[in-house]
Amino acid sequence: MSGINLINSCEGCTHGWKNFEHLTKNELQMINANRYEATFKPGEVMIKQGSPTSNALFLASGMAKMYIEGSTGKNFIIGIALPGMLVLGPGAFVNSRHTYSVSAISTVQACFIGFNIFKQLVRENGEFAEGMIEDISNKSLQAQHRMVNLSQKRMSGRVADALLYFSDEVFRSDEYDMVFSRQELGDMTSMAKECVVRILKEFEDSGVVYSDSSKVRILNKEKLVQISEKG
Amino acid sequence: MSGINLINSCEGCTHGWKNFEHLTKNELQMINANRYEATFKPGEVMIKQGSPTSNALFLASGMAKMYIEGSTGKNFIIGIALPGMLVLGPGAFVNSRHTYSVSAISTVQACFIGFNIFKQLVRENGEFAEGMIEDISNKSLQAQHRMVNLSQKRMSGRVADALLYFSDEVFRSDEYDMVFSRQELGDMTSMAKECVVRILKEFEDSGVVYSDSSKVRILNKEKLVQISEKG
DNA sequence: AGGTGATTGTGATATATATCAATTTATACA
DNA sequence: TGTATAAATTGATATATATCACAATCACCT
Repeated sequence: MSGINLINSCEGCTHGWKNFEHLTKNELQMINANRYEATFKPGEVMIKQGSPTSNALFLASGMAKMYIEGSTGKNFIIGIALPGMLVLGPGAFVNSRHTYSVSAISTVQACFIGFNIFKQLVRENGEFAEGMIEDISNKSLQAQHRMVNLSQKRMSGRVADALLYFSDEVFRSDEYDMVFSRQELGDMTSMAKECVVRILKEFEDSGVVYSDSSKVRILNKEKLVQISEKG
Repeated sequence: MSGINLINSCEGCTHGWKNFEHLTKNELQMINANRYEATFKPGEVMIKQGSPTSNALFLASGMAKMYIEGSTGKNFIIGIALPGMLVLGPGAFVNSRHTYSVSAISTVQACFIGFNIFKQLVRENGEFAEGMIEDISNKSLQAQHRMVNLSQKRMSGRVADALLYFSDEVFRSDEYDMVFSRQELGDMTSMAKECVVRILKEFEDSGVVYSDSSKVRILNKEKLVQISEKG
């Protein structure tokens, strides 16, 4: 973490959050004035669950893992944070605490922006408020889907969901680097790492997905979607 | 469902949503003008998953069940809607669709309020917008907790969670009517109805909770919380 | 290049949970 | 009040998933 700002200004930032488009030049400058940058190495914790939500987080580059540390000591991986995303848990507006931890997967260049600014802008700028609501609603919707999927699908369906998540939401490609270990895939799909290995082997045997510990290639997406849907 | 309004006005309504306190007299009158009432009998569907979110729902009296109809045909019960709650899924601000169904448990007197008003008020009234965000965040937070609990706890922990939910959030008492069937308790905890029966019997044998099909009495709350926490 | 530790992979086994079939109990209703 | 229907319960069994123990492979370090 160095204190030097590498990014000149939020104005014209190509990794910006969509909702910043609703801000005036002045408001954007206010954001910019309350922004500080940091660089993280792979594995470093960027946000710790339970800590005060003094800042919202944006990635300028790289990828990060969002995860809940459960009461039993087991982690639950929510997903991957990418540039363009507002990284801010629902706790911010409820109890001012981060509801999950975030740690860098690759080298991450990040911007932290004081959370008070967000509160202020919500009150002052109606379009921004609406965008904020859309963002939170979207995340809530995802959580709801996830909840149902995890509790009603069997292992193969859940692994299929995870692989499709990377393909559709993260890498936008049928072939991608597997940034998670088998253990982490298990933390994402709520299963033991050994079971992840076995299901991936099944997928490979049936020609649906090729995968090794560092790469995934979806060979038959239609069938993978089928597996996801039928549970 | 009769077309006659039994409630005179939102002003001074004692079942009102907390966030309505942030509205001016005029705004409240606007809400009131876009409100219509309906009465539902037990079992009747009040909101159907997938239908357009043309209205938000409030209960003036009674209780309703919120549930997601999963792709496999199984239901997933989210919880119970009560007077004072805004009943509106996260889909409203995302794809304008209800993300879950709602059906009456007891006789329900309900108010429907046009959703467009909410959108308008979010833009025009900053405090209302903030209250809206708090509400959605709260629900998102609950969904997140639920997700982790369902995927990391074993059956007894999940049943304990459900019993504590009724006790702490719904009835605010250690003794309450069980409004759900064993099947519905299963839909809430993601387990088979037979297993619900067995776990409840275990609780009874160990003196933690007495229950029959219509009543629940928590005898040892401390121990029940322990069961919930240890999974 | 070799050693060290972590990750992955595999088979055997244990456990948790679901399903099935049958019986009893409660509930509705004509 | 009896009868039809649904719900709760129970035991036996099947299935899904987790755990354990171990071998193989990979990654990293000096």
